[in-house]
Amino acid sequence: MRTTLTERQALRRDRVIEAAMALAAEGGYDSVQMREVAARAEVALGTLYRYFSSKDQLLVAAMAHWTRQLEGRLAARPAPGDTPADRVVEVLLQASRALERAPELTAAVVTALSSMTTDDPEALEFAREVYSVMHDIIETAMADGDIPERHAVIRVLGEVWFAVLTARVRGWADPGEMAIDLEAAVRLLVPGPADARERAIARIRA
Amino acid sequence: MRTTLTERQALRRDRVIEAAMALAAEGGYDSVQMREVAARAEVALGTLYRYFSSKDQLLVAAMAHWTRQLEGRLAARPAPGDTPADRVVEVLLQASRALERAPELTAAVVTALSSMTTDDPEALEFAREVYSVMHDIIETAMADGDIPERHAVIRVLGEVWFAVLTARVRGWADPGEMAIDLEAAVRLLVPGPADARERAIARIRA
DNA sequence: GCAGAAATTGCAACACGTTCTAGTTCGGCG
DNA sequence: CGCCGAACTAGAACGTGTTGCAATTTCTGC
Repeated sequence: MRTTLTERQALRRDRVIEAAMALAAEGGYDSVQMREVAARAEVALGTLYRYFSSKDQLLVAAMAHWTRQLEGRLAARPAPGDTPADRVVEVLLQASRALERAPELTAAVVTALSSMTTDDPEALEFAREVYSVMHDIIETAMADGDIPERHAVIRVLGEVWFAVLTARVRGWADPGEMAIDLEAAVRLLVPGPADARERAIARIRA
Repeated sequence: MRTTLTERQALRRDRVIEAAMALAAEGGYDSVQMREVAARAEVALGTLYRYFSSKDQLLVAAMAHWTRQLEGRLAARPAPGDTPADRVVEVLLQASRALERAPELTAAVVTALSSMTTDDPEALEFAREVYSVMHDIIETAMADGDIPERHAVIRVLGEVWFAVLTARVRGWADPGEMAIDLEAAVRLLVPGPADARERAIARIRA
Protein backbone atom coordinates (compact mmCIF):
# COMPACT_ATOMS: atom_id res chain seq x y z
CA MET A 1 0.00 0.00 0.00
CA ARG A 2 1.31 3.42 -0.95
CA THR A 3 1.21 5.81 1.97
CA THR A 4 0.26 9.02 0.22
CA LEU A 5 -2.92 9.11 -1.81
CA THR A 6 -3.24 10.76 -5.16
CA GLU A 7 -5.83 13.46 -5.40
CA ARG A 8 -8.29 11.25 -7.20
CA GLN A 9 -7.88 8.68 -4.46
CA ALA A 10 -8.58 11.19 -1.74
CA LEU A 11 -11.72 12.22 -3.61
CA ARG A 12 -12.83 8.63 -3.97
CA ARG A 13 -12.29 8.02 -0.28
CA ASP A 14 -14.31 11.08 0.67
CA ARG A 15 -17.11 10.09 -1.67
CA VAL A 16 -17.24 6.70 -0.02
CA ILE A 17 -17.45 8.10 3.49
CA GLU A 18 -20.06 10.59 2.47
CA ALA A 19 -22.14 7.93 0.78
CA ALA A 20 -21.94 5.81 3.90
CA MET A 21 -22.95 8.68 6.14
CA ALA A 22 -25.84 9.60 3.88
CA LEU A 23 -27.16 6.05 3.87
CA ALA A 24 -26.67 5.75 7.62
CA ALA A 25 -28.52 9.00 8.21
CA GLU A 26 -31.42 7.71 6.14
CA GLY A 27 -31.92 4.27 7.58
CA GLY A 28 -29.29 3.34 10.14
CA TYR A 29 -26.87 0.47 10.16
CA ASP A 30 -28.83 -1.91 7.96
CA SER A 31 -29.30 0.66 5.25
CA VAL A 32 -25.58 1.01 4.82
CA GLN A 33 -25.20 -1.79 2.29
CA MET A 34 -21.81 -2.13 0.77
CA ARG A 35 -23.12 -2.52 -2.79
CA GLU A 36 -25.20 0.59 -2.34
CA VAL A 37 -22.35 2.59 -0.82
CA ALA A 38 -20.17 1.60 -3.75
CA ALA A 39 -22.86 2.56 -6.23
CA ARG A 40 -23.46 5.97 -4.67
CA ALA A 41 -19.77 6.70 -4.43
CA GLU A 42 -19.37 5.55 -8.04
CA VAL A 43 -16.72 3.10 -7.05
CA ALA A 44 -16.44 -0.64 -7.56
CA LEU A 45 -17.17 -2.90 -4.64
CA GLY A 46 -13.62 -4.17 -4.73
CA THR A 47 -12.29 -0.63 -4.47
CA LEU A 48 -14.48 0.02 -1.49
CA TYR A 49 -12.89 -2.98 0.18
CA ARG A 50 -9.47 -1.72 -0.76
CA TYR A 51 -10.10 1.46 1.22
CA PHE A 52 -12.02 -0.07 4.12
CA SER A 53 -11.55 -3.65 5.11
CA SER A 54 -15.08 -4.03 6.41
CA LYS A 55 -18.42 -2.31 6.77
CA ASP A 56 -17.67 -1.66 10.40
CA GLN A 57 -14.34 -0.09 9.66
CA LEU A 58 -16.02 2.15 7.11
CA LEU A 59 -18.62 3.25 9.61
CA VAL A 60 -16.07 3.85 12.32
CA ALA A 61 -14.10 5.99 9.91
CA ALA A 62 -17.31 7.87 9.23
CA MET A 63 -17.74 8.29 12.96
CA ALA A 64 -14.27 9.75 13.32
CA HIS A 65 -15.04 12.14 10.47
CA TRP A 66 -18.27 13.18 12.12
CA THR A 67 -16.74 13.42 15.58
CA ARG A 68 -14.19 15.91 14.36
CA GLN A 69 -16.98 18.12 13.06
CA LEU A 70 -18.99 17.72 16.23
CA GLU A 71 -15.99 18.48 18.40
CA GLY A 72 -15.57 21.86 16.82
CA ARG A 73 -19.19 22.76 17.35
CA LEU A 74 -19.14 21.67 20.98
CA ALA A 75 -15.82 23.34 21.69
CA ALA A 76 -16.96 26.64 20.21
CA ARG A 77 -19.78 26.83 22.72
CA PRO A 78 -18.25 26.28 26.17
CA ALA A 79 -20.69 24.72 28.58
CA PRO A 80 -22.23 27.18 31.05
CA GLY A 81 -22.48 26.44 34.76
CA ASP A 82 -21.06 27.58 38.06
CA THR A 83 -19.56 24.32 39.24
CA PRO A 84 -17.58 21.59 37.51
CA ALA A 85 -20.51 19.22 37.98
CA ASP A 86 -22.93 21.63 36.34
CA ARG A 87 -20.65 22.14 33.40
CA VAL A 88 -20.00 18.44 32.88
CA VAL A 89 -23.72 17.72 32.98
CA GLU A 90 -24.28 20.48 30.50
CA VAL A 91 -21.65 19.33 28.04
CA LEU A 92 -22.87 15.74 28.12
CA LEU A 93 -26.43 16.79 27.52
CA GLN A 94 -25.28 19.02 24.69
CA ALA A 95 -23.53 16.07 23.13
CA SER A 96 -26.62 13.92 23.56
CA ARG A 97 -28.78 16.49 21.87
CA ALA A 98 -26.34 16.78 19.02
CA LEU A 99 -26.46 13.03 18.49
CA GLU A 100 -30.21 13.06 18.82
CA ARG A 101 -30.41 15.34 15.81
CA ALA A 102 -29.24 12.47 13.60
CA PRO A 103 -30.50 9.42 15.44
CA GLU A 104 -30.11 6.94 12.62
CA LEU A 105 -26.57 8.02 11.91
CA THR A 106 -25.76 7.79 15.59
CA ALA A 107 -27.26 4.33 15.78
CA ALA A 108 -25.26 3.18 12.78
CA VAL A 109 -21.91 4.38 14.02
CA VAL A 110 -22.47 3.21 17.58
CA THR A 111 -23.46 -0.19 16.28
CA ALA A 112 -20.31 -0.36 14.20
CA LEU A 113 -18.18 0.80 17.10
CA SER A 114 -19.51 -1.75 19.48
CA SER A 115 -19.12 -4.63 17.10
CA MET A 116 -15.51 -3.83 16.46
CA THR A 117 -12.80 -6.17 17.61
CA THR A 118 -9.09 -5.89 18.02
CA ASP A 119 -8.40 -7.84 14.86
CA ASP A 120 -8.84 -4.53 13.09
CA PRO A 121 -6.12 -2.32 14.59
CA GLU A 122 -6.73 0.55 12.24
CA ALA A 123 -10.36 0.87 13.22
CA LEU A 124 -9.36 0.68 16.87
CA GLU A 125 -7.27 3.75 16.26
CA PHE A 126 -10.34 5.65 15.09
CA ALA A 127 -12.24 4.42 18.12
CA ARG A 128 -9.48 5.60 20.41
CA GLU A 129 -9.67 9.00 18.77
CA VAL A 130 -13.37 9.20 19.49
CA TYR A 131 -12.77 8.30 23.11
CA SER A 132 -10.04 10.85 23.47
CA VAL A 133 -12.25 13.60 22.11
CA MET A 134 -14.86 12.70 24.70
CA HIS A 135 -12.20 12.75 27.38
CA ASP A 136 -11.00 16.19 26.39
CA ILE A 137 -14.48 17.59 26.26
CA ILE A 138 -15.23 16.39 29.78
CA GLU A 139 -11.87 17.47 31.13
CA THR A 140 -12.29 20.95 29.73
CA ALA A 141 -15.73 21.23 31.27
CA MET A 142 -14.40 20.11 34.65
CA ALA A 143 -11.76 22.77 34.50
CA ASP A 144 -9.69 21.76 36.30
CA GLY A 145 -6.86 20.53 38.35
CA ASP A 146 -7.74 20.33 41.98
CA ILE A 147 -9.79 17.18 41.78
CA PRO A 148 -7.20 14.47 42.28
CA GLU A 149 -9.39 11.63 41.06
CA ARG A 150 -10.04 13.48 37.82
CA HIS A 151 -8.71 10.76 35.53
CA ALA A 152 -10.63 8.01 37.22
CA VAL A 153 -13.84 10.01 37.22
CA ILE A 154 -13.52 10.82 33.55
CA ARG A 155 -12.82 7.24 32.72
CA VAL A 156 -15.91 6.05 34.58
CA LEU A 157 -17.97 8.77 32.92
CA GLY A 158 -16.73 7.54 29.57
CA GLU A 159 -17.92 4.07 30.42
CA VAL A 160 -21.30 5.34 31.52
CA TRP A 161 -21.53 7.38 28.34
CA PHE A 162 -20.88 4.29 26.27
CA ALA A 163 -23.45 2.21 28.13
CA VAL A 164 -26.10 4.88 27.99
CA LEU A 165 -25.50 5.57 24.33
CA THR A 166 -25.74 1.89 23.57
CA ALA A 167 -28.99 1.64 25.49
CA ARG A 168 -30.30 4.60 23.55
CA VAL A 169 -29.49 3.37 20.07
CA ARG A 170 -30.74 -0.11 20.92
CA GLY A 171 -34.05 1.30 21.98
CA TRP A 172 -33.63 0.19 25.58
CA ALA A 173 -33.92 3.78 26.72
CA ASP A 174 -35.38 6.97 25.36
CA PRO A 175 -33.61 10.35 25.29
CA GLY A 176 -35.17 11.33 28.60
CA GLU A 177 -33.81 8.31 30.44
CA MET A 178 -30.48 8.84 28.79
CA ALA A 179 -30.31 12.36 30.21
CA ILE A 180 -31.41 11.24 33.67
CA ASP A 181 -28.81 8.50 33.84
CA LEU A 182 -26.04 10.75 32.63
CA GLU A 183 -26.84 13.48 35.11
CA ALA A 184 -27.11 11.03 38.00
CA ALA A 185 -23.69 9.60 37.17
CA VAL A 186 -22.10 13.02 37.01
CA ARG A 187 -23.67 14.18 40.27
CA LEU A 188 -22.48 11.06 42.03
CA LEU A 189 -18.96 11.31 40.69
CA VAL A 190 -18.14 15.00 40.49
CA PRO A 191 -18.19 17.19 43.60
CA GLY A 192 -20.87 19.84 43.36
CA PRO A 193 -23.92 21.40 44.95
CA ALA A 194 -25.68 18.98 47.29
CA ASP A 195 -29.19 19.97 46.30
CA ALA A 196 -28.61 19.28 42.61
CA ARG A 197 -27.09 15.99 43.65
CA GLU A 198 -30.20 15.04 45.61
CA ARG A 199 -32.51 15.99 42.79
CA ALA A 200 -30.59 14.00 40.20
CA ILE A 201 -30.43 10.95 42.42
CA ALA A 202 -34.11 11.13 43.21
CA ARG A 203 -34.95 10.85 39.54
CA ILE A 204 -33.58 7.32 39.43
CA ARG A 205 -36.16 4.76 40.39
CA ALA A 206 -34.99 1.14 40.58
CA MET B 1 -48.46 -20.56 19.94
CA ARG B 2 -49.51 -22.91 22.68
CA THR B 3 -48.56 -21.65 26.11
CA THR B 4 -47.61 -24.90 27.79
CA LEU B 5 -45.02 -27.08 26.17
CA THR B 6 -45.29 -30.82 25.90
CA GLU B 7 -42.47 -32.74 27.49
CA ARG B 8 -40.84 -33.50 24.16
CA GLN B 9 -40.95 -29.82 23.35
CA ALA B 10 -39.26 -28.89 26.60
CA LEU B 11 -36.57 -31.42 25.84
CA ARG B 12 -36.10 -30.08 22.34
CA ARG B 13 -35.82 -26.55 23.67
CA ASP B 14 -33.23 -27.58 26.23
CA ARG B 15 -31.24 -29.48 23.63
CA VAL B 16 -31.20 -26.37 21.46
CA ILE B 17 -29.95 -24.12 24.25
CA GLU B 18 -27.33 -26.62 25.25
CA ALA B 19 -26.12 -27.00 21.69
CA ALA B 20 -25.86 -23.25 21.38
CA MET B 21 -23.94 -22.93 24.63
CA ALA B 22 -21.59 -25.73 23.66
CA LEU B 23 -20.82 -24.14 20.32
CA ALA B 24 -20.43 -20.72 21.92
CA ALA B 25 -18.05 -22.12 24.51
CA GLU B 26 -15.94 -23.64 21.74
CA GLY B 27 -15.60 -20.75 19.38
CA GLY B 28 -17.64 -17.74 20.42
CA TYR B 29 -20.36 -15.92 18.53
CA ASP B 30 -19.33 -16.87 15.01
CA SER B 31 -19.18 -20.54 15.85
CA VAL B 32 -22.80 -20.57 16.82
CA GLN B 33 -24.18 -21.26 13.37
CA MET B 34 -27.86 -21.89 13.21
CA ARG B 35 -27.55 -24.91 10.89
CA GLU B 36 -25.00 -26.41 13.23
CA VAL B 37 -27.07 -25.71 16.35
CA ALA B 38 -30.01 -27.41 14.67
CA ALA B 39 -27.91 -30.40 13.69
CA ARG B 40 -26.44 -30.85 17.17
CA ALA B 41 -29.82 -30.50 18.81
CA GLU B 42 -31.26 -32.93 16.24
CA VAL B 43 -33.92 -30.48 15.24
CA ALA B 44 -34.83 -28.97 11.90
CA LEU B 45 -33.74 -25.44 11.15
CA GLY B 46 -37.35 -24.36 10.90
CA THR B 47 -38.07 -25.75 14.36
CA LEU B 48 -35.14 -23.85 15.78
CA TYR B 49 -36.68 -20.67 14.39
CA ARG B 50 -40.05 -21.61 15.85
CA TYR B 51 -38.50 -21.63 19.32
CA PHE B 52 -36.16 -18.67 18.90
CA SER B 53 -36.89 -15.97 16.45
CA SER B 54 -33.24 -15.16 15.83
CA LYS B 55 -29.71 -16.20 16.64
CA ASP B 56 -29.44 -13.33 19.08
CA GLN B 57 -32.59 -14.30 20.87
CA LEU B 58 -31.29 -17.83 21.18
CA LEU B 59 -28.03 -16.64 22.66
CA VAL B 60 -29.73 -14.28 25.05
CA ALA B 61 -31.92 -17.15 26.22
CA ALA B 62 -28.74 -19.13 26.73
CA MET B 63 -27.36 -16.23 28.71
CA ALA B 64 -30.42 -16.18 30.96
CA HIS B 65 -30.03 -19.94 31.49
CA TRP B 66 -26.39 -19.51 32.35
CA THR B 67 -27.00 -16.47 34.57
CA ARG B 68 -29.41 -18.43 36.71
CA GLN B 69 -26.74 -21.06 37.31
CA LEU B 70 -24.10 -18.45 38.00
CA GLU B 71 -26.38 -16.58 40.36
CA GLY B 72 -26.70 -19.61 42.57
CA ARG B 73 -22.97 -20.12 42.73
CA LEU B 74 -22.32 -16.47 43.54
CA ALA B 75 -25.13 -16.26 46.07
CA ALA B 76 -23.93 -19.36 47.89
CA ARG B 77 -20.61 -17.71 48.59
CA PRO B 78 -21.36 -14.28 50.09
CA ALA B 79 -18.66 -11.78 49.32
CA PRO B 80 -16.28 -11.15 52.22
CA GLY B 81 -15.29 -7.65 53.28
CA ASP B 82 -15.71 -5.22 56.14
CA THR B 83 -17.34 -2.38 54.28
CA PRO B 84 -20.01 -2.18 51.60
CA ALA B 85 -17.40 -0.97 49.15
CA ASP B 86 -15.11 -3.91 49.86
CA ARG B 87 -17.93 -6.38 49.40
CA VAL B 88 -19.17 -4.84 46.18
CA VAL B 89 -15.67 -4.88 44.74
CA GLU B 90 -15.33 -8.47 45.78
CA VAL B 91 -18.59 -9.62 44.25
CA LEU B 92 -17.89 -7.89 40.95
CA LEU B 93 -14.45 -9.40 40.73
CA GLN B 94 -15.90 -12.81 41.54
CA ALA B 95 -18.37 -12.39 38.72
CA SER B 96 -15.58 -11.34 36.38
CA ARG B 97 -13.53 -14.38 37.25
CA ALA B 98 -16.52 -16.62 36.72
CA LEU B 99 -17.05 -15.17 33.25
CA GLU B 100 -13.35 -15.41 32.55
CA ARG B 101 -13.57 -19.14 33.02
CA ALA B 102 -15.61 -19.40 29.82
CA PRO B 103 -14.38 -16.45 27.80
CA GLU B 104 -15.77 -17.54 24.44
CA LEU B 105 -19.18 -18.20 25.87
CA THR B 106 -19.11 -14.85 27.60
CA ALA B 107 -18.10 -13.14 24.39
CA ALA B 108 -20.91 -14.83 22.49
CA VAL B 109 -23.67 -13.91 24.88
CA VAL B 110 -22.45 -10.37 25.42
CA THR B 111 -22.27 -9.90 21.67
CA ALA B 112 -25.82 -11.15 21.32
CA LEU B 113 -27.03 -8.98 24.16
CA SER B 114 -25.52 -5.85 22.79
CA SER B 115 -26.88 -6.35 19.31
CA MET B 116 -30.38 -6.81 20.56
CA THR B 117 -33.04 -4.28 19.76
CA THR B 118 -36.49 -3.57 21.10
CA ASP B 119 -38.17 -5.16 18.12
CA ASP B 120 -37.69 -8.40 20.02
CA PRO B 121 -39.65 -7.87 23.25
CA GLU B 122 -39.20 -11.40 24.44
CA ALA B 123 -35.45 -11.22 24.32
CA LEU B 124 -35.58 -7.88 26.09
CA GLU B 125 -37.33 -9.69 28.91
CA PHE B 126 -34.38 -12.07 29.22
CA ALA B 127 -32.01 -9.13 29.18
CA ARG B 128 -33.95 -7.42 31.89
CA GLU B 129 -33.69 -10.58 33.95
CA VAL B 130 -29.94 -10.57 33.60
CA TYR B 131 -29.79 -6.96 34.68
CA SER B 132 -31.99 -7.59 37.67
CA VAL B 133 -29.80 -10.46 38.81
CA MET B 134 -26.81 -8.15 38.66
CA HIS B 135 -28.73 -5.54 40.58
CA ASP B 136 -29.66 -7.98 43.34
CA ILE B 137 -26.13 -9.28 43.63
CA ILE B 138 -24.76 -5.78 44.10
CA GLU B 139 -27.54 -4.72 46.45
CA THR B 140 -26.99 -7.74 48.63
CA ALA B 141 -23.28 -7.04 48.78
CA MET B 142 -23.92 -3.44 49.72
CA ALA B 143 -26.13 -4.54 52.55
CA ASP B 144 -27.82 -2.24 53.08
CA GLY B 145 -30.27 0.47 53.64
CA ASP B 146 -28.70 3.58 54.93
CA ILE B 147 -27.16 4.76 51.71
CA PRO B 148 -29.88 6.89 50.23
CA GLU B 149 -28.42 7.03 46.74
CA ARG B 150 -28.30 3.23 46.62
CA HIS B 151 -30.47 2.87 43.54
CA ALA B 152 -28.60 5.45 41.56
CA VAL B 153 -25.23 3.98 42.51
CA ILE B 154 -26.29 0.49 41.54
CA ARG B 155 -27.64 1.71 38.27
CA VAL B 156 -24.40 3.48 37.42
CA LEU B 157 -22.43 0.41 38.45
CA GLY B 158 -24.57 -1.66 36.10
CA GLU B 159 -23.71 0.70 33.28
CA VAL B 160 -20.01 0.53 34.09
CA TRP B 161 -20.25 -3.25 34.27
CA PHE B 162 -21.79 -3.34 30.81
CA ALA B 163 -19.17 -1.06 29.32
CA VAL B 164 -16.28 -2.89 30.90
CA LEU B 165 -17.62 -6.28 29.90
CA THR B 166 -18.07 -5.08 26.35
CA ALA B 167 -14.53 -3.77 26.28
CA ARG B 168 -13.32 -7.10 27.57
CA VAL B 169 -15.10 -9.31 25.07
CA ARG B 170 -14.18 -7.00 22.22
CA GLY B 171 -10.54 -7.28 23.13
CA TRP B 172 -10.25 -3.59 23.99
CA ALA B 173 -9.20 -4.47 27.52
CA ASP B 174 -7.69 -7.46 29.25
CA PRO B 175 -8.95 -8.99 32.49
CA GLY B 176 -6.56 -6.88 34.54
CA GLU B 177 -7.81 -3.60 33.15
CA MET B 178 -11.34 -4.82 33.63
CA ALA B 179 -10.70 -5.39 37.31
CA ILE B 180 -8.97 -2.03 37.74
CA ASP B 181 -11.81 -0.14 36.11
CA LEU B 182 -14.45 -1.94 38.09
CA GLU B 183 -12.74 -1.33 41.39
CA ALA B 184 -12.15 2.34 40.62
CA ALA B 185 -15.81 2.82 39.82
CA VAL B 186 -16.93 1.15 43.03
CA ARG B 187 -14.49 3.12 45.18
CA LEU B 188 -15.66 6.37 43.65
CA LEU B 189 -19.33 5.58 44.05
CA VAL B 190 -19.65 3.64 47.29
CA PRO B 191 -18.59 5.15 50.61
CA GLY B 192 -15.72 3.23 52.13
CA PRO B 193 -12.18 3.37 53.47
CA ALA B 194 -10.29 6.35 52.12
CA ASP B 195 -6.99 4.54 51.68
CA ALA B 196 -8.53 1.83 49.49
CA ARG B 197 -10.18 4.61 47.53
CA GLU B 198 -6.85 6.35 46.93
CA ARG B 199 -5.16 3.15 45.87
CA ALA B 200 -7.88 2.21 43.39
CA ILE B 201 -7.93 5.68 41.89
CA ALA B 202 -4.18 5.76 41.57
CA ARG B 203 -4.24 2.68 39.39
CA ILE B 204 -6.08 4.58 36.66
CA ARG B 205 -3.71 6.36 34.33
CA ALA B 206 -5.32 8.57 31.69
C1' DG C 1 -59.05 -44.81 17.83
C1' DC C 2 -59.88 -40.94 14.72
C1' DA C 3 -60.19 -36.37 12.36
C1' DG C 4 -58.38 -32.06 12.18
C1' DA C 5 -54.95 -28.83 13.92
C1' DA C 6 -50.45 -27.81 15.13
C1' DA C 7 -45.71 -28.92 15.07
C1' DT C 8 -41.79 -30.80 12.76
C1' DT C 9 -38.92 -32.00 8.93
C1' DG C 10 -35.94 -31.42 4.91
C1' DC C 11 -34.71 -28.55 1.64
C1' DA C 12 -34.65 -24.73 -1.56
C1' DA C 13 -34.17 -19.90 -1.90
C1' DC C 14 -32.97 -15.14 -0.65
C1' DA C 15 -30.10 -11.17 1.22
C1' DC C 16 -26.06 -9.07 2.20
C1' DG C 17 -21.08 -9.00 3.80
C1' DT C 18 -17.10 -10.57 1.87
C1' DT C 19 -13.79 -12.70 -1.46
C1' DC C 20 -12.07 -13.75 -5.93
C1' DT C 21 -11.05 -13.24 -10.89
C1' DA C 22 -10.11 -11.41 -15.39
C1' DG C 23 -9.74 -7.60 -17.85
C1' DT C 24 -8.95 -2.29 -18.03
C1' DT C 25 -7.03 2.12 -16.70
C1' DC C 26 -3.82 5.00 -14.26
C1' DG C 27 0.57 6.97 -12.72
C1' DG C 28 5.38 7.23 -12.65
C1' DC C 29 9.83 6.37 -15.02
C1' DG C 30 13.22 5.56 -18.53
C1' DC D 1 6.31 8.17 -25.99
C1' DG D 2 5.99 3.34 -24.19
C1' DC D 3 6.22 0.18 -20.38
C1' DC D 4 5.26 -1.85 -15.92
C1' DG D 5 3.11 -2.57 -11.71
C1' DA D 6 -0.50 -0.85 -8.93
C1' DA D 7 -5.22 0.52 -8.72
C1' DC D 8 -9.76 0.11 -10.54
C1' DT D 9 -13.93 -2.12 -12.65
C1' DA D 10 -17.71 -5.42 -13.38
C1' DG D 11 -19.42 -9.19 -11.98
C1' DA D 12 -19.56 -13.98 -10.29
C1' DA D 13 -19.35 -16.68 -6.26
C1' DC D 14 -19.38 -18.07 -1.34
C1' DG D 15 -21.05 -18.28 3.61
C1' DT D 16 -24.40 -17.72 6.94
C1' DG D 17 -28.78 -15.72 8.97
C1' DT D 18 -33.38 -15.99 7.69
C1' DT D 19 -37.71 -17.29 5.22
C1' DG D 20 -40.93 -20.23 2.63
C1' DC D 21 -43.06 -24.55 1.47
C1' DA D 22 -44.78 -29.27 0.74
C1' DA D 23 -44.80 -33.55 3.02
C1' DT D 24 -44.89 -35.94 7.38
C1' DT D 25 -45.47 -36.64 12.32
C1' DT D 26 -47.40 -35.55 16.75
C1' DC D 27 -50.93 -33.72 19.62
C1' DT D 28 -55.70 -32.75 21.20
C1' DG D 29 -60.59 -33.21 21.63
C1' DC D 30 -64.03 -36.29 20.97
